[in-house]
Amino acid sequence: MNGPESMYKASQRPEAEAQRRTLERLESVCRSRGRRVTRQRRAVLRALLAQGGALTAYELLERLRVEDGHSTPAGVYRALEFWMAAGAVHRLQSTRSFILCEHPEAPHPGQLLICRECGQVVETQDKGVASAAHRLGERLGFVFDRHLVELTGVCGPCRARGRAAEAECRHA
Amino acid sequence: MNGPESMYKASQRPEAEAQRRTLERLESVCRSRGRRVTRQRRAVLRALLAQGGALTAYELLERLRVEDGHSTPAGVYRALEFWMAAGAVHRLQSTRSFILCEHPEAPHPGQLLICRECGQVVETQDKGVASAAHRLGERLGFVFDRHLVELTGVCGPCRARGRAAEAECRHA
DNA sequence: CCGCGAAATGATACATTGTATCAATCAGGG
DNA sequence: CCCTGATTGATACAATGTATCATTTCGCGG
Repeated sequence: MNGPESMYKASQRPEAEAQRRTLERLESVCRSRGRRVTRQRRAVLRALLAQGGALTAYELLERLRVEDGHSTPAGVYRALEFWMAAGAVHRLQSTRSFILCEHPEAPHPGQLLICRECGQVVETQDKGVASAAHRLGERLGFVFDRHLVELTGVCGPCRARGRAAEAECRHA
Repeated sequence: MNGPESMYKASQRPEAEAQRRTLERLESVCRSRGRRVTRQRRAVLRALLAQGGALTAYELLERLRVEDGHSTPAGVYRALEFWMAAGAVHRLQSTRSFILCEHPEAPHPGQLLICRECGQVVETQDKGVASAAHRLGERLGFVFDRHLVELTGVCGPCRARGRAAEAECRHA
């Protein structure tokens, strides 16, 4: 979780670099399929990247309107749908929001782990869950083409914080 | 899947009996927690039971209005929320709809298998999926209290129908 | 370079889904 | 009976998502 970037202490430099590369990668995937990368679509991607987490369509809309006053819901949804089709964005059904895909090259059925405290979302491609789902389908005669797996709870750091606060309480 | 009831050939008799028992069971669970079983709540439960599958809140509303002209969205959602809290109804995020729980006594994290052809929804309590999810959480430090697992695809009968239609096509 | 056709956008209106609020009513215990 | 909390009614509204159609842009073949 903490590598060489810890020396930068929340500075934006290396993240910015990584973000630029992420953008490049997503855009090239898109172009290679003969689809256009437009200003609007890039704006949606950048907003999600900048957020570093999930945003609802209308939160996204607000941010786009800072730069482009005549963004519309339809436009935002079109861009989101576009990137979802490309596998670059996922929709979180639990929170009606959207988030950048962290594994855009791997089209496996994935899982989204959501911390209700800090809002963090971790995307995984767990073989165990995927294959258990597949086996379950086989047993019951189903063939799935869409896996919606969203696990909501509390992440490690937030649990630790919670326990600390609790202890605090007892001492007071 | 097919037991003694096949001799009735889609007659309503035994289902009606089973439904009555299901209602009783759900209502008693509810009463045992000191909550009231009211006309409105019972109506919602009965509509879902009669449907034998998923309904959106507004589809439900239409049906309730047949009997009670002044049902409102708020009322429907209140009843749904009530039964969801009791574990008797699940929300399908994939389709924004609601369905009776088939295992109201088992509070395990469950899965919903959805056939996109016929709309059938099968609810399971698969240990394999649940424990894979749990292990995944452990590996990443998460403790989950909400499992949203909806697997969408095509069920066995519908696949068979699909293949038959395809063959038909080739012969034409 | 031009112009064609597909892709994408703009603009508007609308559809669907879900909530907030607050007064009125109901159900059961003391 | 009256008190209290649960429930409903009624209304308005908030949040989320789509349909439509005219217009613009883009990439490409000529």
